[in-house]
Amino acid sequence: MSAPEVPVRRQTRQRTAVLTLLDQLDGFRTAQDLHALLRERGDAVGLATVYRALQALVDDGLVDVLRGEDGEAAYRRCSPVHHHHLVCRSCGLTVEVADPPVERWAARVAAEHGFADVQHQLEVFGTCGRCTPAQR
Amino acid sequence: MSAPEVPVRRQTRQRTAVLTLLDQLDGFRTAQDLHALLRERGDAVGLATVYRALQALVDDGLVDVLRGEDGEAAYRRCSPVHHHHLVCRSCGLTVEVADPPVERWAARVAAEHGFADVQHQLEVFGTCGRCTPAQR
DNA sequence: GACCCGTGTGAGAATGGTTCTCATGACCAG
DNA sequence: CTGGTCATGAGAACCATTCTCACACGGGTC
Repeated sequence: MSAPEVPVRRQTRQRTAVLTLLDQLDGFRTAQDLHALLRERGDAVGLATVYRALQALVDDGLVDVLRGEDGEAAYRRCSPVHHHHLVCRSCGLTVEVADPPVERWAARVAAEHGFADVQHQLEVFGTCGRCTPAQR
Repeated sequence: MSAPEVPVRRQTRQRTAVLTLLDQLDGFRTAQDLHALLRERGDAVGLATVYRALQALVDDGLVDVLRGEDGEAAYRRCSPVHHHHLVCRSCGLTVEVADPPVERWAARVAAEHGFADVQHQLEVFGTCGRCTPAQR
């Protein structure tokens, strides 16, 4: 069919600012958070632009997106290879984890039921070592 | 501590209607969908009530909730035992699947990183056998 | 069966995250 | 330097979900 249509990503102060900020942060942050942080820094960027930049980064595979229980999207700078996340419910600390067994399991189970073109999403939530003592 | 506070779930026409409808449906449906379906049936229920009924059902473990990529919540009548879903992207057909290996994997990986009180969410998406030929 | 109280209901308003609109401004190839 | 294209931003629009509050009703009790 036609070319993959690469829409010529321009480099602007705003997009650089968003990516730079994400590089300096550890856990998942919402777009609203990032917008507020940029404003605090004096590196003001419009809210709509933050959303657009994040979408572009997600499309390029530079950033991962996660939906919280309330449906709000959270973003994080991530490695481009396939992986999953181990997220601390308390402090937001995130560890990237790979898992060949799960990949295989998902593919096998899907095949058994006649499913093709399989994708999966897996996230693990818990309380990290630093936050556990504080609990209770 | 205090009693678990079980808030006396009353049986009303509306709640019965929501649960009955879910029993007759296969895949995940949004609250808006369910509301529209009930109205078509002549079994009209207020939108706010649909949301309240669904929340109660989720709390009771009778219904599972899933967040789509757009953040909209989708609900489905499900068995109360722990399981994951194999969902068809095209027709919404859903299969419940259990997976002891993944449970163990998640627990082990979390422990290795010092995480406690672990939960995980895993969903597999694909195209079911009936929908695959239609694609492309 | 009649009564009561606490809970459920529903219409509409409010909320809040995300996307759209459109006039203006910035990037960059030529 | 210039032009055209894409990006920006303020605010409006959108839409799922939740809140408000007056009223209805379920289901014990007598």
